[in-house]
Amino acid sequence: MEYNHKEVEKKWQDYWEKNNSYLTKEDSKNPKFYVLDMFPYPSGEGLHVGHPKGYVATDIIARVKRAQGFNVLHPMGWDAFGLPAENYAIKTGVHPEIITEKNVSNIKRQMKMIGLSYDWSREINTTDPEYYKWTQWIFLKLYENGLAYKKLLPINWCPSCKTGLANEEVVDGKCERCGTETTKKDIEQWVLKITAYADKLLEGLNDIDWPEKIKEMQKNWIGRSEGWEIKFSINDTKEVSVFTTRIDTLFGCTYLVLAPEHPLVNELQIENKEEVLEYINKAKNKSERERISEVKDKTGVELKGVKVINPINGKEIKAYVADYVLFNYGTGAVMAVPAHDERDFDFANKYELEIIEVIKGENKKEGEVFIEDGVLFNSFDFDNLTSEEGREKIGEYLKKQGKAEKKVNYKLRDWVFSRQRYWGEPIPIIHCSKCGMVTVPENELPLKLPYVEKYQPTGTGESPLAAISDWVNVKCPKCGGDAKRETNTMPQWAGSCWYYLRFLDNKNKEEIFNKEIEKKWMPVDLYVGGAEHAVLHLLYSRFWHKFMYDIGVVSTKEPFYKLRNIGLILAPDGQKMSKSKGNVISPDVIVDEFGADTLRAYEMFMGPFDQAIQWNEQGVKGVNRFLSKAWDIIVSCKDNKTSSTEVIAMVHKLNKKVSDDLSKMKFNTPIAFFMEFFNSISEKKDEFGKDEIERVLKLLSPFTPHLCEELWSVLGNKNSILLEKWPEEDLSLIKEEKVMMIVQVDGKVRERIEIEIDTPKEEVQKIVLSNERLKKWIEGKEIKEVFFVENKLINICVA
RNA sequence: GCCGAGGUGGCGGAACUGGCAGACGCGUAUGCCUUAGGAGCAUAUGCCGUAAGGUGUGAGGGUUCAAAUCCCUCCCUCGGCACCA
Repeated sequence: MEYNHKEVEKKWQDYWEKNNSYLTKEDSKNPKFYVLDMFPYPSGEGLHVGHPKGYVATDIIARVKRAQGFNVLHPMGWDAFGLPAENYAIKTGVHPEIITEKNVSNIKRQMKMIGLSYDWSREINTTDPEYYKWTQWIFLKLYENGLAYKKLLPINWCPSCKTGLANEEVVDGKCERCGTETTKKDIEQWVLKITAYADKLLEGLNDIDWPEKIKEMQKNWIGRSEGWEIKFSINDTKEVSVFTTRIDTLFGCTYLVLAPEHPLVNELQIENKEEVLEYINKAKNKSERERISEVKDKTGVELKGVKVINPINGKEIKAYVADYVLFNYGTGAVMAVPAHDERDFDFANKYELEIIEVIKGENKKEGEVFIEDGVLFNSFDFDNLTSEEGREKIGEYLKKQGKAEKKVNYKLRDWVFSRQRYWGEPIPIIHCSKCGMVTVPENELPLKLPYVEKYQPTGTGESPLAAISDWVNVKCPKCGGDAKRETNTMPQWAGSCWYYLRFLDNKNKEEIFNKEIEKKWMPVDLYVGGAEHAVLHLLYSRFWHKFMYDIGVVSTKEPFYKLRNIGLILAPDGQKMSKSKGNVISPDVIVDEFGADTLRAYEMFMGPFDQAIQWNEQGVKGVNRFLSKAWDIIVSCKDNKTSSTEVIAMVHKLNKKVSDDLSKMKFNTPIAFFMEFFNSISEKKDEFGKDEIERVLKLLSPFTPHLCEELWSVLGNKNSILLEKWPEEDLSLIKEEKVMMIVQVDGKVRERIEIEIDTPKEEVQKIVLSNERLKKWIEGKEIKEVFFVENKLINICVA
């Protein structure tokens, strides 16, 4: 009986489909388990072998949990708005909607081909008006709660995609999507006030089981720092505020620096105004990359004739404009303490500015800047205080005079939320000349994306929607007068901010989802996806979720309780798989040649789940060999009635190891255990009986469901193996009577002996000392000490 | 520079709470089978050594009867952040 993967896999996939085997029951009384994959963008290339790795892992978990009696929710959907479909549409003239549909059906075919156990009745698509209706609804809630506002501000602009971008979408000064260098552009933008949730987003990290790496990335991105805001007087008439975390170094402040964009520069009387304006202009025209690459070389211009007073000692100091000070952090102005800050030190050296040391410490090295905390000196009444005390005392001292205030600053910026592109959710806002901004009434949602012939981005800062006059021109819902629709669309991240919630109740027409259902299923128990979304999707969706929690829409503070990252599958050449490099391996090819079960088992066996590993065709063959070996063995044993006690012990041991490792999200070692098991059982085929065969099949079935279903029926079972309970090992059957004991002399392994289990130390020692082979090492020497670990090891020290 | 993860055979990787390092797979070698093999099966396989034995988990030191595992110093690789005051 040869295993024919094509026939068998088709047979069972049809069976599962016909029997609705993976439907989640809403009325189940069993405890819930929500296991979710990051839903894909339905690209035209379909899946490559890297994509299923995460899907297979969650599929295994879902199958085990079902067998363990959980009511499992395991859905899948499509994150289908975004640039690729739109760009393709521009090139070919085929509407993005049609392309999306085509791509979805291809990827769905691939997912079914791999045997993934999704509940397809819950499928969602972010471009479906019945879905984005609620994305727009959430936007309106954000707007009503003052968390969405429109503002003119210099934003990151991608000249190739012709749209504004969020900070999170600019990587190394380049557009995250297309790699083009971004520029700055002043456009009126919709912005979401994610900064209002900075502290909540930080605190929430303590309550969730996420990889440390992702938590750290989010913490750094939010970048909370505590310090003081201090007012310096300028020219006796004006004031400028600076933010500092090191108010303890205030006596060492020898100049003040304004960012080029600082508005005060225009207001001040400056003797060398022309020179200053020229510098500012040059700084503004620098691209993000130029600015980054010039970090070492700090430039600036003195504001001549401007007098600044250090509030702590009344000392007059100079003022500069320099682009090493960022306008969008803190107050856009900085007090410079060259003795205790590297940047200020570099700048002061270049422009020969005064350097006054005010902090001393043990680690201070000659000729280097001392940036650590230490003890204050040159600081009058505050001398001999520690930095920490100094901060408190100096801060409070200035606070009493109204010159300083405690302040918390964040690196996190508000989320630039509008895109000047076609293929996204329309923002449901109407601009009325009388009433100002008016929301589209909820009962008019969804505000459908109009069908257009031309999707080309305009590059003018307006979206293509602006050209559709019969869509743009509307009556104001408030006053009935002439008004215009907002023509910007939402970014591609909008739909993915809340999709995990719509799976719970995806056909609900009345509300975003039923509250009771939400309470029952949330939070997501296990969320699996790539780490590249650390400060994009994973931050944005936490923000929306926390907002929805605050307005009573959801019942949990966090959306995803446990997160695990997938390690990439690299091409055999060690590079990332990509169409342009021509190194993509399609699952279609692997499944055709070896079958879905081989693909699944190999992807799990490759190595640790969260680690990047190269694809190796030989490895696929190895796993395939193992599966046919397992098939042959079980087929040849199918009529065996009972097992030997030894085989029973082996099977229960296997059971324990597989269960233990799966609970730790380890998938490579269980496969290895199965291989080991079948290697040993091949010599004991006669002792491998029905009950044990069935137990092994139940354990293996989450990994290779088709093969196991088939063998299950070969054994004469009429029902699907999916209905079987996950087996629990019986530890009493594993207990062995004899064990191998390691015998060491002076810590070196010299012999191994078989003894009765639980033999006491004295007896083992007696056996060991009479052992012929060990005499060589012990004879004539004095035994100093004997260490004994029960059932494991005895170490005789003679040295 | 800062943060995070990691460094084990020719390769991917195992190793519980400190207790046989190298499970499992790939590759390689030899043999069998075959008209043939980039198929299948069997055996071997960390390194040095004919062997006894020695040696070995990035480097060096330490703790311990015993260290891949714990501690200290350093090096390297990958990922992220990066003028954030």
